[in-house]
Amino acid sequence: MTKIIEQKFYLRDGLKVARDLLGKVLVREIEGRVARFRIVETEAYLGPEDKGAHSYGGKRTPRTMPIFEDGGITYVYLIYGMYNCLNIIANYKDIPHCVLIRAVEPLDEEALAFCRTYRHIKSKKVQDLTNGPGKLCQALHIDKTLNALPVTKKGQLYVEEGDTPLNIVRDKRINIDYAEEYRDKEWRFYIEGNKFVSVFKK
DNA sequence: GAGCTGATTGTCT
DNA sequence: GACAATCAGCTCG
Repeated sequence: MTKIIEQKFYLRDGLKVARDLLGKVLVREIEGRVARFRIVETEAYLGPEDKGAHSYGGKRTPRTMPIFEDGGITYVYLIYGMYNCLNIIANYKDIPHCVLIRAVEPLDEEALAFCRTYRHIKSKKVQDLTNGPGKLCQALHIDKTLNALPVTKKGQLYVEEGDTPLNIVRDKRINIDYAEEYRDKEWRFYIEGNKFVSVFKK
C-alpha cells in the first residue's frame, strides 16, 4: 500500500514543492476506477511578486481564492476558453504559491485505458495523451468540479509517494511572455529524458 | 521539426 | 471589451 503524501510536504516554498513533486504519483479515481500517473513536469508560480502568477499583487478574486489557502489543495482554472489546468497549492495560508502540473506519465495499462476513455486523439504517440497541462486535464477528466479539494487524502484526486528522479532539468516557464522580468525565471522543472515532457530545453 | 493561426469562454477592468 | 499558465491542424520543407 502506497503512502499518500501529507500536508506538511506542501507547506513549504513553492519552488521546492514544484521540484519535489517530480516523480510523485498523481492518483485519479472515478466511480471506483483508479489510475496512476507519474508527475514529470511542473512550474512554480510565486505570487504576489511574480508577474506571471494569477496571484500577482496579492490580488484575490473569486477565481484565485484557493491559491491563498494552506497548501495541499487543488486549483483548477479554465484557460483560452477551452482547456483546464491543474495546480496544487503550496505554502501557508496568505502566501500565494502554487505549482502547475504540466505533464504526467501513465504508470500502467489501466492508466492508459483511463486516458483513452476521456481523451480521443488521432496521434499514435502515447505521450500526446498527457504531455501538456490542457491535455492531461482532458485525459484525467479534470475540470472545475475538482477545484479547491485536498490532495492529501483518498478521494477523487490525490498524490502518493513515488520515486526520486535521477536528473532534474530546470528551465524557463512556458507561454508567459507578458510577465516582464519574471518571464525568464527558471521556475519550470522536468525529469530529464522523459518523453511525456511538453517542451524540452533548447 | 518548426512556425503560424483559429478556436472559444470565464474572468476581470 | 480584452485577453488568457493551450492545443490541433495546417504549411513548408
